[in-house]
Amino acid sequence: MQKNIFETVVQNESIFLDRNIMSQHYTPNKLPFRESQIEEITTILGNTLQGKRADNLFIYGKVGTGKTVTVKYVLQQLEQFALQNNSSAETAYVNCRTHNSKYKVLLNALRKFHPDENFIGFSAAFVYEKLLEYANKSKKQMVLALDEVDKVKDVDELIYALSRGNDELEHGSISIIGISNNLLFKDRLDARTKSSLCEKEMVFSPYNAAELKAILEDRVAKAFKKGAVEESAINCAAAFAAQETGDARTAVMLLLRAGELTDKAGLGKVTDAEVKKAKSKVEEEIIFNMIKTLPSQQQLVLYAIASLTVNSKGVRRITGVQEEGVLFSGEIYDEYKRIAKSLEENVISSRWYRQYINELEIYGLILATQSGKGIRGSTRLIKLGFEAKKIKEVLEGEIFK
DNA sequence: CCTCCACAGGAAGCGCAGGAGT
DNA sequence: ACTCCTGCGCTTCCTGTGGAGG
Repeated sequence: MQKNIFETVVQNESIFLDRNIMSQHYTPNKLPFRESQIEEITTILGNTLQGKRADNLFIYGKVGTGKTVTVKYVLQQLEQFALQNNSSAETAYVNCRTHNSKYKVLLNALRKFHPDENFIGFSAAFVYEKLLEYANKSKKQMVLALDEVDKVKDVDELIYALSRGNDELEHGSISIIGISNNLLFKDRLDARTKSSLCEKEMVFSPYNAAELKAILEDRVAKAFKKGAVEESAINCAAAFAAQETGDARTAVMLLLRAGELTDKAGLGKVTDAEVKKAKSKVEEEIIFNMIKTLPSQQQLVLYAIASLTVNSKGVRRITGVQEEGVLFSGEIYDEYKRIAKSLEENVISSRWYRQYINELEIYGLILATQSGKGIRGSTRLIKLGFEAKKIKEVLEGEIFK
């Protein structure tokens, strides 16, 4: 009898109890190492429960430091408390990456307060008035959390409008929590909006390895079956993430991938080895995505480097030492021109080609050094940052499609 | 020593798309 | 719907650096 193709998937015992807990979108109900921040925000927002306006708050911190979850957690607690105690605090959370203008932000916030009405198509002024009216009539203390505020095109006007709104209100108030992972963003603001938004400020610092470990242990206990993840594997994932960014998201992601690899191989237990494999897999994904999103001309330049390297034309003796895969800037440009012509693509100038080389170096796809003493005057020695064969394969898929 | 080659990278300018202003 | 402006990708031109060779 023919086997159904899904049979193997179901049959294979998984080491996961609940994979969702390792997903990016999961919000844990416990936030270790953020107690002090939670307390601080709680104190600031506490005003709203006494019918007063809370100070505006600006939160800064790198990716994966728990800004969003912490704020969401406090907001949720605030609403719950207000509901139980008949207080007039109400909150709205807006992600400004998708709602990236003053109008869209206001519209989205309004939707939270009037869930069954549709305001699409109304003017910005109307939406703004409606928002104020809601606060005024129901005497609400509103808290608006604006995640990734830096993405809003007209932030100055948005913040200005919201804080000016407070002067017009007889009852109720509006307070803003701005969240950003861009520290330079603050300096881009108009002086007035800056002092308005940053009445209170907070910084979320990256987690260190020990903290990451504790966070991971917490998640693993719920997401995996008992004993399915070795302690050293957790240490390993925590160490990798701490070393790079201190980002909890990548640490969790690393363990998720390691778990998937373990399941696939039917090993039943996640060890260091799987975490290491997962790490190189994740890195590979990042590199491939980077290559795929490169402009096509830049892909051709990279392809020229890869194919020259594969054809082992790059073995050079440099200051006596033989080094593999090192190419001269000039020969790469020649090869690039040849390839571009054969594909009937237009050929970029040598100046812009150099610009591309510099960018590729910044991305870490190639390593480039100034020749210094001994070779061809001043030129650059260029070497691929990763395995030439693989890069060449990926590019062939991209270029010749 | 001078000149030429091979290359790096700054400055200016050009054509274009897309957003802002009216 | 219209123009106007701005930023971006790119070319052209140029100056500078350092080895190779007469």
